[in-house]
Amino acid sequence: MELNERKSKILQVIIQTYLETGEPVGSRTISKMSDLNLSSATIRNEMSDLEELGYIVQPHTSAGRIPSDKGYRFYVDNIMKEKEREISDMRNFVVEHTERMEQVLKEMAKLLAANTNYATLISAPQSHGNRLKFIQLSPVDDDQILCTVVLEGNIVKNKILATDQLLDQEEILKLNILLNTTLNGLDTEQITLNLIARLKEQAGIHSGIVGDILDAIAETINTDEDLEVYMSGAKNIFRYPELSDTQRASGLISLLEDKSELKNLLVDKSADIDDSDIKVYIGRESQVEEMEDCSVVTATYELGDGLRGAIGIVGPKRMDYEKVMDSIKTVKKQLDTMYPKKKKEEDIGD
Amino acid sequence: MELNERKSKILQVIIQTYLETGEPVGSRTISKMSDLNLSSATIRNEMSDLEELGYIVQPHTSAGRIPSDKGYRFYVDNIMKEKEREISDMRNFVVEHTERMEQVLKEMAKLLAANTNYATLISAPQSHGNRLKFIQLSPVDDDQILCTVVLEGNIVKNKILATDQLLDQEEILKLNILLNTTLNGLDTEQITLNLIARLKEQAGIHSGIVGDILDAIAETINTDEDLEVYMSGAKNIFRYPELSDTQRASGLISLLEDKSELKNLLVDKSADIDDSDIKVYIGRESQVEEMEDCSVVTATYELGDGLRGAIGIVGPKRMDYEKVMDSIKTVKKQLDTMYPKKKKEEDIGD
DNA sequence: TGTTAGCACTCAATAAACGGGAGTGCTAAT
DNA sequence: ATTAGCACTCCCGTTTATTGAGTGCTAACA
Repeated sequence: MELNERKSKILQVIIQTYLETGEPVGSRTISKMSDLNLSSATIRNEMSDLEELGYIVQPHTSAGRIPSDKGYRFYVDNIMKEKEREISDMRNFVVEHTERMEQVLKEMAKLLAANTNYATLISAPQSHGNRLKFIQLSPVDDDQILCTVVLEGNIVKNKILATDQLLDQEEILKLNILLNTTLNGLDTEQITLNLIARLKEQAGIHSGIVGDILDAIAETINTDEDLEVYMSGAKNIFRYPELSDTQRASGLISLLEDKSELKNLLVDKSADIDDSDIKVYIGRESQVEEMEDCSVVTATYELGDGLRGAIGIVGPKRMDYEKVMDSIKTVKKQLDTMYPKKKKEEDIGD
Repeated sequence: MELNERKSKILQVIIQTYLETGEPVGSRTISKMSDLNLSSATIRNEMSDLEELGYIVQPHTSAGRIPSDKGYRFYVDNIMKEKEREISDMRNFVVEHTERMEQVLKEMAKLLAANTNYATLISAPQSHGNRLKFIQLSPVDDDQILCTVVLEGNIVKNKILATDQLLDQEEILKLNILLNTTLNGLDTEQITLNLIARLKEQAGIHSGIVGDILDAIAETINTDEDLEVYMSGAKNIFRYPELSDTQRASGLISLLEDKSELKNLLVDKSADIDDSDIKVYIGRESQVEEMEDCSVVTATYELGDGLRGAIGIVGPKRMDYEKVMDSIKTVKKQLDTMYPKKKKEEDIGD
């Protein structure tokens, strides 16, 4: 048995009504609501079929029906209509580059949370290319030097290194030149043990500090470790009774707080992506136990220069998928176009 | 009427029992628990007095008594005994400087939350002196330069600036020297309009970029804006029924998430500090509406070089003050001694 | 005078009983 | 194929009863 027009229509009504009310919806409601002009009895028969097919379930006998994961999935894949949707109060962010970036992302997360009434996560952009652009050593103290590493995409990281030997301006300048000429334009894989050995050899008595610097660089490139994730609107889960009993709420809160688990969800990039690049995980599909009563909508944004980040919205299964997907799309677009891409320069020498 | 020995003892028993159980405690319990060898009737009389004095209250007639804010205050100030307390699993953090610092603080927050079972906040250290140590300009692109600002205390900030004019190595070097000779060792107040005008004049055609750089510096120095606060253990509030009804929990969660409100609490440095530098806010004392059923224990830590941050623990009023205060003290000590202070150098020239 | 035993009273919390209502499945009629 | 009708189920909110912890008060006692 397949879903004919009418069954599909009924399923749609059930889901949409349930999205609004959060209550199981019964045959009589549908009979009145829909423009099908069918009696409740007929609807009941159809609903019985829909249940058999696994699209809806009954929380208990003599209750109305609610959509199953499969039902939601069908809805999201086949029934839902997309609209373009403006996010209220989306001011045109004029953004200064870097540094303030995180501020913008936090803002965006707040905005999304406020507009959708679900919890929102945004991960800071990760460099994709990860090629080294340049390195700058500067003396800080008698025994400390500052190592600034800049990656393709203008990711900047600093690290203060302790030195055992005194380094004067001259020597630092030499080191700078040595490092930059050798390493610029390379990515992690290209910095081999071999290369390191050669570098150290050339550095002579300063081979120790070179080792430290390389560590710092490795640390910078492998930003995966400390991928920042900004969260907003956690309290929204209390809006939905089905999530806000102590047990569930507690689990969700700590999940959102911890973030580390959610990175996978956000970062998970299966190659086969549907055109719009927006993914929906319904219930267990997210593979995260605490979220079996939740749905997650994710999207990735691109910040030009190969910088990629992700947005995720977490809500109850009966979240307003249309609204969420449209909203997330709006924000994605906003971020995507925030910085003009410019693929002209490859890299720069020192 | 004053609190004699016996009343004080009874109050202590009431509070301690209540801390453990979270239930109102009755006269009979006290009679049996305490080593006073008094009948419940006598205790009742005393309790009646204590209530009249405002140290305890009755949630309703025919319930036991629970401590009032005044009662807790008395307990914290006069009855509580401090112990030295090891935090389980406090590994000896060996910390690389800066950058990783935030990692350590997050770790610490987690540790405290896990050990106390309350929510924990730690603010990243703020520079106190805020004097400029040095500035480093580096070319990034044809039209972008990286501005690295280092403050006393090795706080490093980067900002990428767009330039309209091409700057070659030579010119950047000159700017570097100009900026460093003029500005190093100064703090915000010392960078006057006058000085800025002079700088711009000397910069000649590059006066525009100098303006940008000064903005970047100002932004860096006024880190107040984006004071980072790390939070852990929010879910702990669900352990305490008195905090975990939907209303309260929701408010608390969003409070903890927002953090901005809590900055005041953490940063608030009233001059008159008691010896140990640990402060306790009971109920309304925190002045934060959402926390009227909570207590907060705060301490400031010093990271050497004038870097100061704060730790805060948020729990129900019936939190285990002894444990919390001792634990927080342990962490404070750990942080205080993490970096050896070295007040030898004042500042360095370029 | 301080302490204690006893007793009546209060009140939250829990459980049991109840009725209403929404919803279903089935059957028979259209 | 659709619909009206009906019996049945089960959740849910309300009411009622019961229990038990705790109090305040009084009178007796050391």
